[in-house]
Amino acid sequence: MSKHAKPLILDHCNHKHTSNEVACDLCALYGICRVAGLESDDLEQLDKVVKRRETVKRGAVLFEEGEPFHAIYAIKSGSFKSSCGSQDKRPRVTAFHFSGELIGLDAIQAGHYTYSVTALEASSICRLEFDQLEQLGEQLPAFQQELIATLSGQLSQLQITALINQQIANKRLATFLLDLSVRFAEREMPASTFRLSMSRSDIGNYLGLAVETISRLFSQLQEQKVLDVKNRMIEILDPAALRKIAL
Amino acid sequence: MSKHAKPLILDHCNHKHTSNEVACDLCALYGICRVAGLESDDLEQLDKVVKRRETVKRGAVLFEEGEPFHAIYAIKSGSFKSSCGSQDKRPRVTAFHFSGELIGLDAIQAGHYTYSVTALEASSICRLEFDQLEQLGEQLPAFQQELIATLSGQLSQLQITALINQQIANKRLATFLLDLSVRFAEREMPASTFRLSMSRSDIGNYLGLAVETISRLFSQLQEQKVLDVKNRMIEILDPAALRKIAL
DNA sequence: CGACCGATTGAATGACATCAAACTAGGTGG
DNA sequence: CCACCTAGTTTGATGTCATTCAATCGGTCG
Repeated sequence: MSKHAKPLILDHCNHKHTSNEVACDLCALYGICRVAGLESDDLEQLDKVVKRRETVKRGAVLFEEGEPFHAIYAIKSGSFKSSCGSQDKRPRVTAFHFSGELIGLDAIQAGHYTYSVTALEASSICRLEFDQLEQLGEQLPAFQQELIATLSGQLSQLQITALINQQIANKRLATFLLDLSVRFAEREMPASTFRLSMSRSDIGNYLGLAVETISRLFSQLQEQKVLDVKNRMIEILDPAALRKIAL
Repeated sequence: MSKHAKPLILDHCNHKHTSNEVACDLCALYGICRVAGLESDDLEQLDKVVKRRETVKRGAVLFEEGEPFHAIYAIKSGSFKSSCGSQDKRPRVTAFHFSGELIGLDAIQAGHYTYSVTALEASSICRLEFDQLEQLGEQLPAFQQELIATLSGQLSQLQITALINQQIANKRLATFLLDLSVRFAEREMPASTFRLSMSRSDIGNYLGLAVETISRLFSQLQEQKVLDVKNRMIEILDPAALRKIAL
């Protein structure tokens, strides 16, 4: 439980570590990997539990809405979008996921995924299969503890982000950009200069705004010298102003 | 794990059961109570774990935003609202809670509550203290299993409801009413005739709409013979039409 | 009965969507 | 290598819908 536990797995992970990948200790699966790895004597064991570092191409689908729950995923590098409601109405983007984040925990209870997950760029993932999940849960209380903590964290995070949808358009976009900035910073990536891996259309869909509105807002923020926007490259010139807009 | 487990706790709970209370087997704490109770030989033991049937008055606060996490609550009867952001901006209603539902799970990870919970009417609750939660977790894997399932369920539920905020106003209200209807039905309460325990202002705040808009929409739905609205009493006259509006 | 809070209704303003069109970047094939 | 093509993006004009401001109504409680 200590935060200063022997970084057993961390080292193991890092021997394959490439520059654009998030380190294991910044990964939401870290607690889980650590617990699983500490229990088993040799590190080879871990590879049987967590399938590590599969690569996926841009546009690849991790799982589809409705598909039975089979695994949870941790993002090692790259980014993904969740979307749902493809049938009668146009699909809606419900979330963006970046390196270090866990996907699929909400399917544990339902038994099936309630949204589809698509890679926004070439990415790599770790995968924890459902049967392994169950086994670990029965054997290790500490593992379940980790799972509970992660779920609880996701729940409170989602509650916060759910609120921005009721705000005025420029607040929504500002909040969105600040959220991205914070998440990049947590991953020890540049927080004020970054590339958007998603289209304006995806952003609009996610924020519940028209593509045109997103475009206009970017132009407006550019005009106000709050942002520097070049295609999908964003530089936050005036973070204070952006925070003021987001309130 | 079987759904047909001996209803040990159910009976125990019911001996104090009053007409407006949700039965134990419809309570989100049920799994937890069942697990905790089955483990201990006598039922007296359960009362040491879960403090049952405290009553609270309308306007009473279970906990305040920012307060350290000390317990999770199950609603036995009545209803509550969650609200947050009281400082610089006007408070926002983030959720409504009805009998059988669990409150506070998202504070496990954060260690403190991120919103305040207020009783909308005279209500009664069961309370599971944090230290008991920890103890149970360490002792009983099945308990953690229950917690994980509940958390996962809450997560996917929240994802769905977060989407309605992007819809057009009458869709939002229709979806809200249908959601209430479903939740009442799950509690074996009348699903098409019910009393709103929250004000129009709370509804508007929750849906991100002005009070006046809510009022107008109610009048409009009344006009269209979809609803019968008398103050806070609602009767759904045409469920199909309401579903069509909600899409 | 009067005061107050919640709810309703109307009119004017404003924000965002929609429609329509031009533009750009990135990729493809000649 | 360039012309072309397409998907993504930007910009303008117009309409719709929800907010805001303002006034009134109704119910509840002292």
